[in-house]
Amino acid sequence: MATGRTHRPATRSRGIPEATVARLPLYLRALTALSERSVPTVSSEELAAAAGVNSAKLRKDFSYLGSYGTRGVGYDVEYLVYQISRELGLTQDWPVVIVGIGNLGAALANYGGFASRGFRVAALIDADPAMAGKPVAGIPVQHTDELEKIIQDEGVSIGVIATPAGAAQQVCERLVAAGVTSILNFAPTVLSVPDGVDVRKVDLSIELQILAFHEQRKAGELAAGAVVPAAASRQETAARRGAAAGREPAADQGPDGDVPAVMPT
Amino acid sequence: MATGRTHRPATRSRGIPEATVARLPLYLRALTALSERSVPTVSSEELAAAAGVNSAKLRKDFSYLGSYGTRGVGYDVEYLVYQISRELGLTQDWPVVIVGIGNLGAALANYGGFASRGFRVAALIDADPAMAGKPVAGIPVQHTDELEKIIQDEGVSIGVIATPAGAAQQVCERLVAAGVTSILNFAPTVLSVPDGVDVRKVDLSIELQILAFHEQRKAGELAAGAVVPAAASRQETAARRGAAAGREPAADQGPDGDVPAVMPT
DNA sequence: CAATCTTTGTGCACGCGTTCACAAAGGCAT
DNA sequence: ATGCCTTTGTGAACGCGTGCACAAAGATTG
Repeated sequence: MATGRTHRPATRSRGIPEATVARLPLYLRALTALSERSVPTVSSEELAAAAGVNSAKLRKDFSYLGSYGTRGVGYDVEYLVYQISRELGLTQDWPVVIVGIGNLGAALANYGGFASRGFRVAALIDADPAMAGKPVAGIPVQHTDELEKIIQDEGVSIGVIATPAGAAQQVCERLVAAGVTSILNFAPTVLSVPDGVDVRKVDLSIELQILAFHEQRKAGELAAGAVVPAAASRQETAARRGAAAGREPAADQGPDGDVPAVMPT
Repeated sequence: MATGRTHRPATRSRGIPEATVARLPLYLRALTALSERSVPTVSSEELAAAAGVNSAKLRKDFSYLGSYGTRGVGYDVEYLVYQISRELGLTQDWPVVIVGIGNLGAALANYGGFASRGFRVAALIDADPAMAGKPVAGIPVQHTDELEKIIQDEGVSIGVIATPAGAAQQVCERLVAAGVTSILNFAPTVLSVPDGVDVRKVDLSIELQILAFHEQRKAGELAAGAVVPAAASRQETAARRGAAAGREPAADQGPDGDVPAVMPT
C-alpha cells in the first residue's frame, strides 16, 4: 500500500487491532463483488484469495467482529457485508469536504468510490477566487472564506486536503478549528494536529520511491549474478540499466554521475 | 499513509527492514527542506520532529544504512540526502509509464513530486482512441496498442495503473509481459502478478473508510459519556451524528435506517 | 590536556501481528 | 441416528517493529 500510515498509534478500540481495521475495506470490496454475482456464501479460503490475504488471517480478523461464519459452510455474504459496513461506520452518511481543487482534488471529486461507500462530497473548497462557482464533478467550488461555515452547517467531520504542501498546515488548522476530527492528507507534508484528531496520509511519490528501492535491489542482484526466482524474460533490460549500480561505494558518485535528487517538495 | 501495502512480504534486502525503507522517503523530504534552507547539520531529535517520527526510531533506521552521524553534533544534511537518495535508488533515472489517463492519471502526470525525485514520465497511455495525441501535462497520450513497444524502447521497469478496476488486471499482465517489474496500482482491485514483480497499492476510498471507523468510534465514546482527551469544541456536532451509533446491536438496523453500502467497486 | 556536555548508536525488552495447526462445530450422506 | 467430511474459530509460537535507556564517542570549553 501504498500510502502513509497513521501519525498516532490510534489505540485499538473494542479490541479490534488496527491492522485488522485496515483490511476490513479489502474484505468488503471482495464481498461486494460476490454479492453482485449473487453468491450466497463464501469460505474463508475463497474470500482470502479474492482479497489477496492469508485465510488464517482473514478468519482471525473476522473473529474480532464476532462469530459470523458457519462451520463446514463458510460465511453468508450479505450478512458479512452488512456487519463489516456497520463496523466501519459505512451505514451512516459521512459528509466530506475536499480542499484544494487542482488536478488531484478534481480527480478525488470525480472518484466514484466515495459516494458508493457512504461518503458524500459536501463541498469543494479552493483558495483561488477564479475557481469559485465553477462546477467540478457537478459541484460548484466554493472559496476558502466559506470553509468554517460549510463545516459547521453540514456537520462535516472528515476533511480531505489536496492543496500544495505549503498551504496544507494552515488549511488543516482551520479545518480542525471548525470541527473536523479526521483528515486525509494528500499534501506531501507532515501535519501537526491536536490530540483527538486522526490524520492519514497518502503520498504518491513515497510509494514510487519504495518501488524504486526494490527495483534497484532486483537489478543489483541480477548484475551480481545472484539467483532470481522468476522474471527471466526481463533480465537483459533490467541488467542493462542496473549494472553500474553496484552495492559498494566504488566511486563517491552515483551511477549516472548525477547529483543527489533535490526537489522543491 | 494511507495507503495500501505490499502484496508480498518483499523479503528484507541487505538487512534493511521494510518498515525502515518506507520511512526513508519521509526523512529525505525533511532533509531536502533543510538543505534548501542551507542548514548544515541536524540532530536526530530535530529531524525526527520534522519527519513526524520518534528520534530513537530514526537513529535506528539510519544505523541500518551505516554510521553517517557525528556524536555530539548530528548528521550532515547534504551527505545524508545523498546517502538516502542513493539507497532508494533515486540517483538514477527511472522512466515510468502511466496507464489510464482519466482524472487521476492526469493528476499523476501533472504531479511535480515525480520528476523531482528521479522519476521521468516516459509515456502516458490510454485505451480511448479519442485521447491519442492529446497532450496531458505536455506529453501526448498514446494508445494502448503502443504499450509493449514503449516499455521496451524506453526500458521502463515501473508502471502506474490508473485505469478503471475492470481493466487493471489485463493492463497489469501486458505491462509485466512487456518487462515491467514494479507496479503502482491505483485501481481498486487486487492484482495478481508472477513472482519477482512488486505491486504497491494506493486506494483512496480505503483510507477514508479507516478514518470513518475511528470517527465512529470517537462519536460512540462521546455518546457513551466516556472521557475524551481533547477536541472538546467539537463535541456537539460529533455527538449529534453519532449518538445512535452505539456499540451494542440495540437495533438490527443502522443508525440512519439505510441499507449496507453496496457499490460497483 | 582534562573535564564536561551533547548526541549518536545499540542492547534489550515488550507488544503487536502473523502463521501454524488443531479441536470444536455444524452440515450431509447413508 | 450415526459417522464422515468440511470449515470455522482460536491457542500458541514466532518474528518483526518500537521505544527505552545507556554506554561510547566526539566536540567544546577552560
